Amino acid sequence: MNSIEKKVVTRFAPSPTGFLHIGGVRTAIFSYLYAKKMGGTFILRIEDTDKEREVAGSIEHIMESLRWLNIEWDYGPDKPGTFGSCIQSERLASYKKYALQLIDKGLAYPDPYTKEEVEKFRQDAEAQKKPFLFRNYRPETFDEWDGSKPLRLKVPEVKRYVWEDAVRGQLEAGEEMLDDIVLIKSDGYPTYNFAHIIDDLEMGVTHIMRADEFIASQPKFLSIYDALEIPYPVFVSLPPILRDDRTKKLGKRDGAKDILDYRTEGYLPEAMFNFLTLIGWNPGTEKEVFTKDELINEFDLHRIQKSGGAFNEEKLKWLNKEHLNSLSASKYKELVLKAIPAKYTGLPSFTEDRLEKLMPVIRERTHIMADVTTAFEVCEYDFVFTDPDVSLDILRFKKDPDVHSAAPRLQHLALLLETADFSSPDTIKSAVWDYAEQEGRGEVLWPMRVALTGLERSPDPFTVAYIIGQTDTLRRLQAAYDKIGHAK
RNA sequence: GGCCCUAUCGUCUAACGGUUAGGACGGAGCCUUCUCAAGGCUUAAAUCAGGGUUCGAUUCCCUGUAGGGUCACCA
Repeated sequence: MNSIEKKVVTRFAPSPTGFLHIGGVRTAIFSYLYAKKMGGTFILRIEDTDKEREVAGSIEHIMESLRWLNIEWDYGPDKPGTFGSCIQSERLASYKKYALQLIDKGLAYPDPYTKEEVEKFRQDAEAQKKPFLFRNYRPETFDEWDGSKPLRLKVPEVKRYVWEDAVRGQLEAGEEMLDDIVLIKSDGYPTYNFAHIIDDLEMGVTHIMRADEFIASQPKFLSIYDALEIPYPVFVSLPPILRDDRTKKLGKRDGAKDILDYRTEGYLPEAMFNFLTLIGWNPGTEKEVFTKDELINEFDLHRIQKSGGAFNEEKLKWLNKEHLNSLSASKYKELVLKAIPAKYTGLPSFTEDRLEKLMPVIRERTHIMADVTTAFEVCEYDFVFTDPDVSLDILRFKKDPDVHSAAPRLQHLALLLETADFSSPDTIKSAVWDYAEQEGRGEVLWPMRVALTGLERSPDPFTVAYIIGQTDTLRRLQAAYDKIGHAK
């Protein structure tokens, strides 16, 4: 075919055997990005031909994961196309149709042996230190296929295959990889090897992006294309995502998490999308923070890496903060509100005004949204809504350990702040600054901040005073002053 | 083991065969500072090894080494 503009069609084809992890999602992202970049179509196909391994609820879980990441599919389990369903178990008729074609051509035949017999062949071959090839046991004449036996391909030609991979360039593999592989299992379901080729054909898939672990099987796939006499799509082998220590591919067994766990932990889908795109691909520029639309625009098959990359959570955290920072004020506030523990929301001090003033403080101290919850839980922000119980020990400024010397300073601060302008942290600062300079900044500001927050470590006193307002500020200064007065 | 693939700072990565091998995360240091953050600046840190080809290899070729993948009625 020599159509000038063949519309790009890509697909992401997970099997419903559980959740989606980092690696799977990255494959989905690349497929999606390329389709969108080329103005093409992206298909979500469910490869549920192994009924043993299937896990109930997986399909919904996979769709939810992709939706979270804002990866939308043009066709999917919930949106069939003119080609029919996107769920393989609902496409059995198609596989049968092409299987019959191959039988007619004499290129497929039922396996006459029992499982045990085949297993014995395999062991014999192994004992002789030779690779097991079913085609060495191929029967002379083929029986009729009644569906009770596995249907095998008769390899059309045993030869060395050479093919193009958009990432690896020219690849080749020898005849030892070619065999009479099973096309349709004895349970009536097709194998991956066969089903994906039929589906890609019927769905018009132009580019197959998948993990590079499939490279080894490529000659088998190509022999099926040849037997069917159909053209090859473009093969795009994606490098693996490795474990942190780079020792092996990240997999479920090595603690690869459900992608939705990252949602629970408070990561932004935009950050995750951005981050995953940058493992195994880069734009060739020094820009690293991207929106989805920018990535669609920049994405390019030729800059996909050959070698595997490790998943580095530290960098994800950083990227998440970058994305957090670019959020609009209203969107940010919405997220923070979800993260604040419920025990605060009923408090009379939980006012719109306080919340609004608190936002920039949280924004500058937060990398992932879970940090907000954590901060409240360890009382880092408790002072915002609750008067602190100030401990005299903390109130004591290191360089002037006599807590009694803080009392007159608190008193003077209260005096200054009584008439101060509370319209911004800066105006509060200017009200007390001269005094602080004169007495010693630490000597004045430390007790002030501690009186307001009860914390050794917190945002600066001016910001705190601004958030809680004049009334509470004065009351807290007074409370601390009183406490010192009672101290021995 | 056979076959296949890969190899630049700790990590993600850049570099038409000619660069002081660049950027980012993380690290260290400094600045800012009442504290903790945030921010700014500075800095350490890499071409797996050995042979070729070439005036010149991170880049091309070979060998070795290391790592990974795959050899199912799993995908």
